Amino acid sequence: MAAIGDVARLAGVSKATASRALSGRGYVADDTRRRVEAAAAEIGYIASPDAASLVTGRTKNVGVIIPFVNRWFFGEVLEGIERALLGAGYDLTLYNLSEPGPGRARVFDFFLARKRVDAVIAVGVDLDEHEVASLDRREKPLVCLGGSGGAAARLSVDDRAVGQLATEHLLHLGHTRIAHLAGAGAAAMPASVQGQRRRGFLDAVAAAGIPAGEHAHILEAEMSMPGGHTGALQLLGHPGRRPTALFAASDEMAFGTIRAAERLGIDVPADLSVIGVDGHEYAEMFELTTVEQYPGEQGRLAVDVVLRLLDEATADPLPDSGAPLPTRLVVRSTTSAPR
Amino acid sequence: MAAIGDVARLAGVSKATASRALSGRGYVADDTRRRVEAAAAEIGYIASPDAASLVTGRTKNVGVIIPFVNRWFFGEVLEGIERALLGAGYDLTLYNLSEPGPGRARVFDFFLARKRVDAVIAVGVDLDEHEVASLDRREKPLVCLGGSGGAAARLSVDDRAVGQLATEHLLHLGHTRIAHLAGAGAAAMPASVQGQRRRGFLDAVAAAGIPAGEHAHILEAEMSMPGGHTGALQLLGHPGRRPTALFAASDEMAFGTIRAAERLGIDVPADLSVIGVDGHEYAEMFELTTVEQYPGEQGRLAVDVVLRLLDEATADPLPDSGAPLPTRLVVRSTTSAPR
DNA sequence: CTGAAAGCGCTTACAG
DNA sequence: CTGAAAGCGCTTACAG
Repeated sequence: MAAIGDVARLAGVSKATASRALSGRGYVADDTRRRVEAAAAEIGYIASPDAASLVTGRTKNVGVIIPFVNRWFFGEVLEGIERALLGAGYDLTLYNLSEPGPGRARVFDFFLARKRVDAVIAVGVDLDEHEVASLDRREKPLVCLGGSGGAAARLSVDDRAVGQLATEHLLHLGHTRIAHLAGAGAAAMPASVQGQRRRGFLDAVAAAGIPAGEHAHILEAEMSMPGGHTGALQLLGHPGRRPTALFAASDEMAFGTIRAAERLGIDVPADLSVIGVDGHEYAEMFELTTVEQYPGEQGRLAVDVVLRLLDEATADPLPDSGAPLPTRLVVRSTTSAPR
Repeated sequence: MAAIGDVARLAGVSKATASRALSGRGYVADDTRRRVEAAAAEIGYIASPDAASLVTGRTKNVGVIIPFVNRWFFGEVLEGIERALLGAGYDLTLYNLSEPGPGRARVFDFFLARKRVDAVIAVGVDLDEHEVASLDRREKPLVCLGGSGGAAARLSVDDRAVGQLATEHLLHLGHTRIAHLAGAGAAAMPASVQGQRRRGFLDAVAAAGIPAGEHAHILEAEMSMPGGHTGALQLLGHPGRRPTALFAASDEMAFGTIRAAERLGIDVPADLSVIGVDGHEYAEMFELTTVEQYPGEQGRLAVDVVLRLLDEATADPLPDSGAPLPTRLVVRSTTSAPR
């Protein structure tokens, strides 16, 4: 493995000069710089950020905590983060955090305690007190994308507004019997994504004067296609007051709903309007009306914020902080006026 | 940030002894060890693997190169790798490699040249000569899961056999007009996953005496649900000799096919049998017949191999190398005898 | 503009 | 069983 000493020797300079030439920090004569660069290229030398971190305190590595990799939204965010981080010369260390438990605690108490990352991006995780305290102690910048807990820099869609908008779309179409397929834990965790979307639904139907419960039924299910399928079968298969419109908390749930409707012989949108949330890459194929968000872009933004936080030169930590991330209602063919 | 000197001082020992006590290497009196451990716990000290790597040469970090994060198979593999790596105390640095291009070259020539990882796991990537050479020069263990190129340790499903088995299932049901929805590039890259599955299809129909081309049509499409949807519309919408059975190169393509059939009023399985490959988590919901593989487990296995390669103590590098990874035909409701 | 020296946080022979 | 010393690969004041 080539070390900086090898480059220095080859270029006929000291290690200090070689370091300065390669890093671009400090004065180096143009001619010297070129000689050093040529030498480095010749032996394929790239400085080890691990060794450098010992003296600079910077690892050029960011930790990403994410509960799923295999849900569309999270996968997109992760890809967006990865691209942006690599573009800036940073590595990305992945922590796929699942349910609370020993594995999760170990990420905070062991892995994140190893002084390996310059900062942490937490995607859609609901941090508890102990976790926040543990992160605070590290004195590393923390940026949260969605999720809840912690007082850190937070980027977030206004999920309450999203739920309200989706529901209002159905109301304005003339529907009066509207169901909501909520994410599991929506009622129990009002601050969570699914909790906020549910809140938006309730606000919208209440504003329209529709009595909750009877004409605005809510069922919770896993936020996946099979979760939506199972939940929708439940909601739509029941004889009697069937809703004419359904707001699914995610596009994947909406896809499952559409399949459930087909199976039950319910025509979409003639007999049932369906709207989702996300702007999933399959939404077009399903001709799904949805409230889009842009997870890839969100990931990129989170990296922007982290990088800005890491760059002490910048005084203002967060310019447009507080403003919710963009979303957009995209109307396709799964919603229409009731028959 | 607590350093080992702090622990040593608190425990009243030298840094050398503190290091030995914490790492478990070398002799330390039981009593001393306990004092050091207590001191470390008190101030929340965890050794920095980056600093240690300078002297040990081990970073406790493995790089993972993967072309997608948001395709079910790859997401599962990644989760499996992550869990196994964290279980062994290793970090996972993610490189989401897309098409050949400057970004991809940079991963090999810059990121992987930073001496940051102990080993590399490449998932489903077709390595070219330059990339293999670049990896060889690093002298880091490389294990490949699927994909092609390179002479490294390779774990792989027998994709030709998988394609053959899926096709034979349809043949044995009595089908004689069978189409194959292949992954893009199947014909052009015979060594690729999609190429091998296509080969298996061709072998099976040839063995059954079915003339390729006419009664055994192949169409290539993206290996995703919309890709399968578009491809299947093409294949099934054409008037005239419509196949009675279709082998999709992946479950996601099969899902798209099922939707396309529904849209065209073709009943599955009465008018069209559909089989996929993967064992996707949605396969049950679609009642899809498929050849299952176990990506999460494959990821775990890849980590096993990497860890064994990293552990010089072990003489034999690869015990059961060569044996293909397990797969299994799971028959559900999307395949039946032709009408 | 350049080099010698010190030091980042660790671990590992080497003595004792 | 334990400690003093050297050194891993870098960068950064500090002189010059």
